[in-house]
Amino acid sequence: MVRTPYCDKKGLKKGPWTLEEDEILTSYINKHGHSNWRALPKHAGLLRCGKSCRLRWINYLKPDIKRGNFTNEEEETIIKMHESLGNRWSAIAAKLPGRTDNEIKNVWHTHLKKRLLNTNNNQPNSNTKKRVSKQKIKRSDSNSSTLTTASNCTFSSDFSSQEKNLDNSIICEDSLVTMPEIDESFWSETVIDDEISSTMPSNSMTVSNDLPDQQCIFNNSVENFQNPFDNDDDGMDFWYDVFIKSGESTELPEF
DNA sequence: AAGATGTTCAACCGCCGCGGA
DNA sequence: TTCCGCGGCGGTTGAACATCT
Repeated sequence: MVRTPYCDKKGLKKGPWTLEEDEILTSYINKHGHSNWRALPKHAGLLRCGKSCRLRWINYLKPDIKRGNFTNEEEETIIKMHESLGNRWSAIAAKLPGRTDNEIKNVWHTHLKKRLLNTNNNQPNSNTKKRVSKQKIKRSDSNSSTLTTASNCTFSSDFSSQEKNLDNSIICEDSLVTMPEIDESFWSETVIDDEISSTMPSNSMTVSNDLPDQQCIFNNSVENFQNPFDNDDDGMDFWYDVFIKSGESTELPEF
């Protein structure tokens, strides 16, 4: 028996898939299934190898794929399963319906691994300046507690757990502080303006580079705080001041 | 304004186990 | 028993984009 090579790379396209290719692949699989990946691209009229088609389908086009941010529960599951299984991404993915091994692997490497490292060290990485990525915001679903518009803030500790609302924790002045569940409307970034502030939700805060020194709007009133934008490393001090100002020392206010 | 740097994630690569010939 | 293609898996890469300097 002589079989042709699985993936004859001559003339086959590589790189990102186009919308048209996606439609061709989806349409073909919906009609005929995917019993033979090697033969599929030929029959469907795609200039891709079967492996590439399979990957595209499994990781992106399958109808039951869940897109968007991982929930707390999903991330906790990943962490727990990784503890027992190691890098067996497909086994972990089997426990998370709608999530692919590739996606889980990516989340692990970009968020969870760093988070665990910092947790294990039990101290913030003072060299890490975590930025709030607009790219991330653009790609993500509207999970309620992601930082959405405080993009000018720079924090002196790793903020990834808060950013993903993993355990609602941040590190304030070397203390782990638990954040309450907050609504997206909490975060806003506008020039202070009486008209705007009067329409803000009562539990919201406004900070901006354009604010007068050491002021922000908190619960609809102007409060004096350290301006977080004077100095990168003072960012967390600012938030800590806000929390203290709310009347609690390390416990955060209910927003 | 522009180059440098960091982050994210889709896609590729190479290896492995299984099963058919 | 051996060979080899296929499907599946984990590791890695690189383009795109955001942010910093």
